[in-house]
Amino acid sequence: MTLMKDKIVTLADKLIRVKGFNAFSYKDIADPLSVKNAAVHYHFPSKADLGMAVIGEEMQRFQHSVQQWQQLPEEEQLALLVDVFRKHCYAGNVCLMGSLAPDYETLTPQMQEKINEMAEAIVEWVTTCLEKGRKNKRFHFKGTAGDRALLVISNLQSSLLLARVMGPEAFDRIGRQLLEDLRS
Amino acid sequence: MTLMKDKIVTLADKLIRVKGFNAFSYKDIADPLSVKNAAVHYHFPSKADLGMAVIGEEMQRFQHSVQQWQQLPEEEQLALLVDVFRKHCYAGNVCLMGSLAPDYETLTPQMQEKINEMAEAIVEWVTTCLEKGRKNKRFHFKGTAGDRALLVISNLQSSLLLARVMGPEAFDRIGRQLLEDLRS
DNA sequence: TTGCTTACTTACTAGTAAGTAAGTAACTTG
DNA sequence: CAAGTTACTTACTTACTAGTAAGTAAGCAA
Repeated sequence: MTLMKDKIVTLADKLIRVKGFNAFSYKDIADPLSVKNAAVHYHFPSKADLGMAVIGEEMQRFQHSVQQWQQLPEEEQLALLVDVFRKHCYAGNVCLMGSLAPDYETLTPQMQEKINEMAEAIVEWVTTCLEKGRKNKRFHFKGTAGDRALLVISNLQSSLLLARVMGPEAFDRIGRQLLEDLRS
Repeated sequence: MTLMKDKIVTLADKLIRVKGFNAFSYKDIADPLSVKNAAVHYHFPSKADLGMAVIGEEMQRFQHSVQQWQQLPEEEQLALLVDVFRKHCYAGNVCLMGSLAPDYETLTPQMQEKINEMAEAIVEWVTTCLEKGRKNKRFHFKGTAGDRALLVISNLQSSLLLARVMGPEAFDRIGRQLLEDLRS
C-alpha cells in the first residue's frame, strides 16, 4: 500500500469532520503532506472520489469494531459505541454523517448512495443490539427496537454538533442519560 | 422596510438549510432575485453579515412562536415545536443549528457567538417547558430537565439530518416516539 | 537494456468565490 | 429646487477552486 494515499484519506477525514466537505480544498490536503495538489488528484481524480474513500474507510472501521464487540453484553457494546463518539468529541470532530448530511444535496449521487449505505449499516446494527439486549433483559424501552435505534443514533449524532457549540459537557450529559434510559 | 433585503435573508436561510453555509454563493442569491451580486453586498457587506441576519431572523421567529404558545399545556407546546421541525422536514430543510454546527470552525467569531446564543435560547426554553410539564404531571421523565432537554433537542436536530438521508419517515418515527416517551 | 508502471512535479486552464470602487436613477428632506 | 440618501448597476480585482496535460525520476519486469 502507498503511504501517501492513506495519509490523504486520513487527513481528508479529519478535514471533513472539522470544516465540512465543501469547506476544504485539495490545497488543505497537499500542503500539510508536502506534496502538490496534482498528487492528490493522482490518487483521487475528483473530490467525490476522495469523499467515497473516506466514507469507505469509516464503514470498514465500523464493521471491524462491531465484529470485535460481538461477544460482549449488549449494554457494553452500546457503551463502546458511545465511547467512539466521545473520542471524536474530545478530538473536536463531528461524526461523518453529521458532517455530510447537511451537505447531502451538494454531493454526487454516488456519494449520496454511499452515505445511505453507511446510515443503513449503523441503524441496522443498533437495532439488532437493542433487540438482543431487550431479550436478555439488559435493555428496557418502549416502542420498536428500530424506532429506539433512530433515537439513540440521533442523540449521538447531534451530541457532537451540540458539543461543538455548547462545549463537550453537552456530549457527556447526552451520552450518560442515553445509556441510563435504556437500563431501567 | 426594503423588500429586497427581506427576500435576500429568506433565500439565504433556505440556501443554508438546503446546501450549507459554505456551499452557496452571492450568485445563488442574486440570480433568482434578478439583481447583481453587488446588490447583495450592498445590503450585507460580508457573507458573515448575511449569516448573522439569517440567525437573527430565526431567533425572532422562535421567540415569537414560543410567546404565542405560552398559555398552552406543555405537551402541546412541545408538540408544536415538533411540528415546526416537521414542516422543515417536508420542505427538504435541516434546522439552522444542524446546518451551521458542522461548519462552526469555518465561521467568524461573531457568527459563532450568535449560534451559541441561539443554542442557549432553545435549550433554555425546552428545559423550562419540560420542568413545568413535569410539575403539572403532563411529562414524566428521569434525570434533570436540562439533560432531558438536550436529548429532545438532539433528537429533533438529527431527525432532520437522518430524514435527508433515509427519507422523511425517519423524522416521523423519531418525532412520535420522542413525544410518547415523555407522556408516561 | 528496453520498456512499462508508479508516483509524483511543473505549469497551466477555466471557472467561481467574496468583495469593492465608482457611477446612476429615483426618491426624500429641508 | 437643491442636497442628500437609498438602492441599486457596471465593471472590476484578487484569490482560490477543482481539475488537467505533459513531463520526469525511480523502480520493476522480460
